[in-house]
Amino acid sequence: RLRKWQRRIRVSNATERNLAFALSELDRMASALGLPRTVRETAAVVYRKAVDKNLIRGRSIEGVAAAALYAACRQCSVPRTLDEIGEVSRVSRKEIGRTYRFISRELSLKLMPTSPIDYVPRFCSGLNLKGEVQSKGVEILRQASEKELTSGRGPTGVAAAAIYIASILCGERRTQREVADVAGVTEVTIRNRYKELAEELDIEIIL
Amino acid sequence: MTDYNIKIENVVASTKLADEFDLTKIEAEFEGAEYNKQKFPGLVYRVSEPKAAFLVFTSGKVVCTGAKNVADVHTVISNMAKKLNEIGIKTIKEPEITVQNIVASADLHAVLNLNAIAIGLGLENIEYEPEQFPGLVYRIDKPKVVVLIFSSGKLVVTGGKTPENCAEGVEVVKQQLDSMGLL
DNA sequence: AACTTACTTTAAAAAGC
DNA sequence: GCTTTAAAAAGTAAGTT
Repeated sequence: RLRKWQRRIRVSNATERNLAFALSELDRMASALGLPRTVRETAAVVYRKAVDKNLIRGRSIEGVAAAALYAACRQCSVPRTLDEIGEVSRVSRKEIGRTYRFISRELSLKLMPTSPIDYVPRFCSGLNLKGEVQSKGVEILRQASEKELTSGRGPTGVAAAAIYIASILCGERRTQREVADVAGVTEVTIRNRYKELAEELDIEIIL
Repeated sequence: MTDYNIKIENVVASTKLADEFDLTKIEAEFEGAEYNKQKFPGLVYRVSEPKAAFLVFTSGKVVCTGAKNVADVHTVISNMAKKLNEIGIKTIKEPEITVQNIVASADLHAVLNLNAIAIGLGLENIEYEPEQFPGLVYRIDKPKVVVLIFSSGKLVVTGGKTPENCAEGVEVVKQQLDSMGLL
């Protein structure tokens, strides 16, 4: 009885210690990525649900925390790529992706793939492009999804290409290199995507 | 008619050719054989006509992969047994060969909207993460197979034990997409 | 910009860490 | 879980020329 009581305290201490560590990890990563408080709170909720469902077994706290943050960003429509989450985590992007799929399924998060549109605000501000370019980029992406030009393509690559085109149409041209850098894709990818978008959406690009 | 161009791309099978093998001896006698016990417990040996790759273990068990059809699996394993005999290694007469997995490709001949399919099949039954991989992963229970669906309409079916399993898997996907008007 | 090579995902067996 | 094998799908990446 006393032994059982002490064991509970011990377990409780360990549980609280782990939760505290996980929450500090979420805070640390969220800060490093400059994420708003609402995203951190959403990530904390996802993490707690994972703990309540014993999904941590056999997985590292850091891995589940990183996956929870990745999921939270998507839920809040301010997505970060697995590479970006991976840069502020000690866990590999492969492990984060695998853990994300696991908790996503177990917690029935039912998240649709990230829309390229959700990357437009962040990428545009990173390129110092104003609202007009953003709107044009979003418009291009809307037409792109209607014409099946986004299926199976990386969301960041498609978003980058749309922004590249929009910047030219609005007379605020950014180079493929500049857009590629903020979007985290290669110039080759932007080239492939923008040519496809321009052709299928009948947009004339005058360089 | 319903030409899905189903093509078997790879067959994986396992069998037991002896009670034990001296992998070091086989490595010395077989040209191109690779055996690094610290790296992997099995000896790797590649053959051609028909093309295939073997993983040979000290237990006498063998894994054959890379064959393009089930008949080739029997042919290459038979050839392997003969080569072992030539080197003075006795092998089991009629080894029981088990096909463990078949990978096949197919084509629905239609451009697909993977986002719509993800919703149609139910987010809880599929995995579609274009950030990591362009294909949508659909796990089927009836024939227990996994189908990778691409926007081009091409498919990859894997996990089946027979060519029939693969064809059934393609049929299931085709009918489901049809019933949802996504094809 | 073209080519080549290579890595992402799926399944399955083998023996051992 | 990992290690090793083979093969396809399509996208993305990296190194050469």
